[in-house]
Amino acid sequence: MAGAQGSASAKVCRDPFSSVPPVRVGMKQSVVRPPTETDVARLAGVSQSAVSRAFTPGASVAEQTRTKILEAAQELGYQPNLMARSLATRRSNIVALAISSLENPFYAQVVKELSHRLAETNRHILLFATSPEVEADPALERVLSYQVDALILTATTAPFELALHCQKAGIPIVQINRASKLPGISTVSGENRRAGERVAAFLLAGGHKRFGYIGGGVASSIGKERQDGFTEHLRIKGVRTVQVAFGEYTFEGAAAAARELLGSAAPPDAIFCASDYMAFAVLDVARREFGLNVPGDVSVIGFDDVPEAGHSAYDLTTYSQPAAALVAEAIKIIDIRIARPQGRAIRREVRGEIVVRGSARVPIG
Amino acid sequence: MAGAQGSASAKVCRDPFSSVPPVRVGMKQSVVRPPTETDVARLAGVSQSAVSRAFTPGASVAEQTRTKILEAAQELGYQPNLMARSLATRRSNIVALAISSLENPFYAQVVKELSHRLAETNRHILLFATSPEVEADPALERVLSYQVDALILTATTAPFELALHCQKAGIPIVQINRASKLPGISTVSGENRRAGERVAAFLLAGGHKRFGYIGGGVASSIGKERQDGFTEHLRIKGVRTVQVAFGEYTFEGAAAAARELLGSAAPPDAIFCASDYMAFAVLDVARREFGLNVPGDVSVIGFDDVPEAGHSAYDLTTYSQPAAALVAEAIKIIDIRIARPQGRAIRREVRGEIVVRGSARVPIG
DNA sequence: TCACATATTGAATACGCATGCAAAGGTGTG
DNA sequence: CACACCTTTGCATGCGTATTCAATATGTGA
Repeated sequence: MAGAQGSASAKVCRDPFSSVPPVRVGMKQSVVRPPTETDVARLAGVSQSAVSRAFTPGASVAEQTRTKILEAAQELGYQPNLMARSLATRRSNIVALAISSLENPFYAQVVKELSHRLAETNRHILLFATSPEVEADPALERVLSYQVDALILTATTAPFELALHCQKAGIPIVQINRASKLPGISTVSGENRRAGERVAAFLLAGGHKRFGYIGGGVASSIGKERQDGFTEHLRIKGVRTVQVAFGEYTFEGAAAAARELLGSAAPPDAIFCASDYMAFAVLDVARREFGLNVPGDVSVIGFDDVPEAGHSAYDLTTYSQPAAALVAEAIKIIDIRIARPQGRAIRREVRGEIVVRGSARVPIG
Repeated sequence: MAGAQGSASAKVCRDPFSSVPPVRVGMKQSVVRPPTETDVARLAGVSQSAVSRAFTPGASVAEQTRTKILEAAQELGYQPNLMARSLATRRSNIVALAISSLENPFYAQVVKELSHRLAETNRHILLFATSPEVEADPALERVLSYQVDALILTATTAPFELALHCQKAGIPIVQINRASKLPGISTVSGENRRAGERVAAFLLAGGHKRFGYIGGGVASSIGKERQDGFTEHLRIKGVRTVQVAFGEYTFEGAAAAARELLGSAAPPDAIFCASDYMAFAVLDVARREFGLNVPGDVSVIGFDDVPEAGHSAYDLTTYSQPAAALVAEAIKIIDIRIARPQGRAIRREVRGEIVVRGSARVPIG
């Protein structure tokens, strides 16, 4: 609807001084094809291959001819055609990035970080914003067509078919923040199990009695680890039951989950959420819909430590999962796997810690 | 080298029960090159050109041979090599997207929307997450190398050089939410001036007396329009002064700007922010650092209407700027310009409206 | 049945770059 | 001075697909 409204009423903004006709009209300046290595070669008086070598680090060119070539290239405004280069070298310097929850600030951070880190080695990102509902995005299947050097998935998992194809083609796959049972798929994540344990300990020390957990999807393997760490530590300490609900990693889903938990007969006085983004929804529901005081009536702890968690509107106590470190590991893994495509999958965990803010009662003493 | 190293120093990860040798050793399952049209042609008993035509919509192929070819392709798992295709057709089906403030949920929305809309026509996004400080990102200059079909900029502006190159090469540029004086650059934005006017009217009707405006950058043309609409409407209604500060469209910047305004001798009782994201910072500062009641002591109005504005932690009154509509217009423009590369720049405005929530006093009656 | 328009097909080539190979030039050693 | 050796260069070819052109097959009407 918004789209229809927008396009229907869009008005073209004309120059107010319309009596003066724009000079450019009629010049037509037809579209010019960009210069090629052959053009540069002609100008520099060398062969095309020489030009290619001048732009290939480590190739054999005399310093003198190289500068001559670079000058000619400069003069023509030459830029290597990466499509042609990719075709010849079978490497595109493009990394495909599939992501499902861009609205979650944590993943926005990941994307940003990835873009910067990859740019340092002259690589770029082909972005696939998949829908969380759709497991196997048809667009993703086309990844192979682009001859990407690697595939990074965040907040999604690679469908079996894709994983198989990539393995055959020697394209490394790394999943950030999603586990995988498939062979050949590397993963990077925060310390999920340990996070669950430490949050449980923190909340116990804070004197909480009834515990809730709001996870992502029932099938979320990563979330499962957090949940297991959380509930098992509690059980060891004598807590029998943990109320569990799932928010599908969405804001609305988490809000519904919060309503379920907080509206129950014996509502929890401590809730651990599988992501900060969901924790925000829980805070909203607890305060506005249930009129609860946080952390007086209920403590809420998140996971990720996104920048917003530090904003005073939320002031969320959380377990950190540093995006920069995750990304750094992911890129390291990619480079290893590119060097040895037939190697085996690599799994890494990045350390985090409890970041104490104001949304959970603090252990006394 | 990698291979040599691999065989020399690669250690086989042994099972602790090492009496059983790992099955996979020696199988080496070497990386296989993906099938090409020639492979498909051979299997189907036709020529390579026939295969190409089978995959080219509108090409001349007998229905019978086409199905034969498609079956062969299916069997081999053939996927067209888009690099090669791009080289031959000079079209990549790739759109470059440069964006500077991915942490701002509004732009995250734009990216997501763009990705979905472009995927509908089989196009993909090459992402450049530029730094807001750097006007001319060196990575961006390399856009031309990728033979992208178009360039979309959001929250950034194209440096002069790039704009020139793109114009010569016939690559359309569209800026979302940034004006441009450069010829040949199309733009899409919300109704900035009108938004400023209507917000001013709304606040006046709410009985506010002292007005503040927190803009993005001093040089932000788009922000300037909002500011002008705001201040001019106020002046017409007899308000002489508007306190102005700039937050550079960042959270921290906006927080500093809020401190400046709220800490002044006669602090405003109404603040209009050039983006929701900055408004969130203002709310934080007003409530926590100044202990102010919103909207009792001070009203805050944002711009964009991002999803978070509706969350009760903020409950922000704002002027909407529908991301979906902006994106739809941007793509329309791109398609027009791709069809006629030597045409002139197109400027569009997408309608918005005041979204009344709880962060500003409402006009009575 | 024949001339002719149409539909299909394959051979050949172009797209822009990388690279193996051999030729040419230069250096140093014996 | 002959030789081996290294550096620099150009030629030729390949990467996988699109497309032109000519050739063939098919169908139409008279």
